[in-house]
Amino acid sequence: MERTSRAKVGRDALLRAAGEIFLERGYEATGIDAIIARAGGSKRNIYSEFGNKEGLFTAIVTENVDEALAALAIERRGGDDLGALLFQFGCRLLDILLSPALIGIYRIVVTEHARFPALVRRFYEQGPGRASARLAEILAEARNRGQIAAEDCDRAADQFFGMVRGNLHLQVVLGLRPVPDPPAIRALVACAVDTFLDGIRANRASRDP
Amino acid sequence: MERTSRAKVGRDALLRAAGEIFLERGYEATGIDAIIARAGGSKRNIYSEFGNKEGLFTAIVTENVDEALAALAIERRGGDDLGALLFQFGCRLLDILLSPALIGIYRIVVTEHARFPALVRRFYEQGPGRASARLAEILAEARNRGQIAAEDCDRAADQFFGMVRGNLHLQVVLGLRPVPDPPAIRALVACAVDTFLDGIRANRASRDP
DNA sequence: GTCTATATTGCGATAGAC
DNA sequence: GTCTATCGCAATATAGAC
Repeated sequence: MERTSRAKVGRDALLRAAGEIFLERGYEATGIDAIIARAGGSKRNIYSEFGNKEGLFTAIVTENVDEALAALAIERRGGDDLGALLFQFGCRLLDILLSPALIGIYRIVVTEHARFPALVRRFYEQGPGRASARLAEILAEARNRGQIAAEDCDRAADQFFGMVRGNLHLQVVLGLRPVPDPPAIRALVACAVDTFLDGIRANRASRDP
Repeated sequence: MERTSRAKVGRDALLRAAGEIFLERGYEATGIDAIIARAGGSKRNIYSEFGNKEGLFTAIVTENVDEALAALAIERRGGDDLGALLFQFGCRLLDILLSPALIGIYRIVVTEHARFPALVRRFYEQGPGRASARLAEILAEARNRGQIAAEDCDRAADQFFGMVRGNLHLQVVLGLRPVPDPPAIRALVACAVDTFLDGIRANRASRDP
């Protein structure tokens, strides 16, 4: 127990340090020595733990993505208020998407997409793919309750996902602006929920012939 | 005139060839010699035209972005049908966002964001930024006509932009799927327009107390 | 510290425009 | 025929690898 716990701490520290270096320098420019220099430990350890440089890199991406996905779980208290549910989901989603770790992962996955196609696929499917699928489930339940009229919940989930992300995510990825503070995030998500549920058309009463 | 025309042809060929190589290998890994080998011409020419490697790279990004923005101009025939206007705008936008050239530009801008902060800012402001601003103008006009009830047209534009992009753009950027054919694009945009204008809530008549 | 790779520059030669 | 843009090669400089 003592050993595994100590090993786990070492593993996490290594992953964190290696993650930082990969994200700031890119895959190729990162040397194992630089990782050792920041994280401590020995080269021998990296290779017995992760096999090789690619294994280490893969572990960084997959563990960050899995962790992010786990953080997206929402409590379904009551569960009937779709607006509140979407608001909660949207806030979580944006927090995760804009977190330094995921912004870094995003950049490097875009950069290295050709070098690691399998890893990139896993990133997408376990990350945005599953997040969108969860949202689609929430929407499907709402449809079953008669709250929404969406033919295609997957597409609707994609739309909500996109609305929440907007251009903000890109701006942060490009380093053009800092992440907004939580109240601004909440306002943005609340606005997205409104548009998603009711649209922006005026004269609502006259909409139905 | 003949002279400038010949020069322009050469310049365009150079930009195209250099663009391909930069996009497939990245900035640092691309050598001037490799560009010459593909595009023909002489090294000296590149330097007299573009100053240096960075100038060439900058020209590639800015000219592609400017061209893309120009292609986004829409005809305002009639101009009163907001749904049709949004549909047209969304289709153009998606065509551009998913074009090989812009997907490549997107990847490299994300990759090199730290090396060329000024260029990246220009990319964003002249590209997604201006596109979103144009959309906001369209929405503001619609609001002036009483067609929509949006407090913040910039934010609404951002939402529509995001809905259209969805996760599709990311999937293409990551090389996980091919670009859908035009009918699929149109269906997707049409669906986005519907949600954007009217929302997905059921029982529309009972919405207003 | 050397050594290689490559961005950058210099200069005479050339080919097409007027 | 002159003029100018382009070309091809070779020299320089410099940053990073070993």
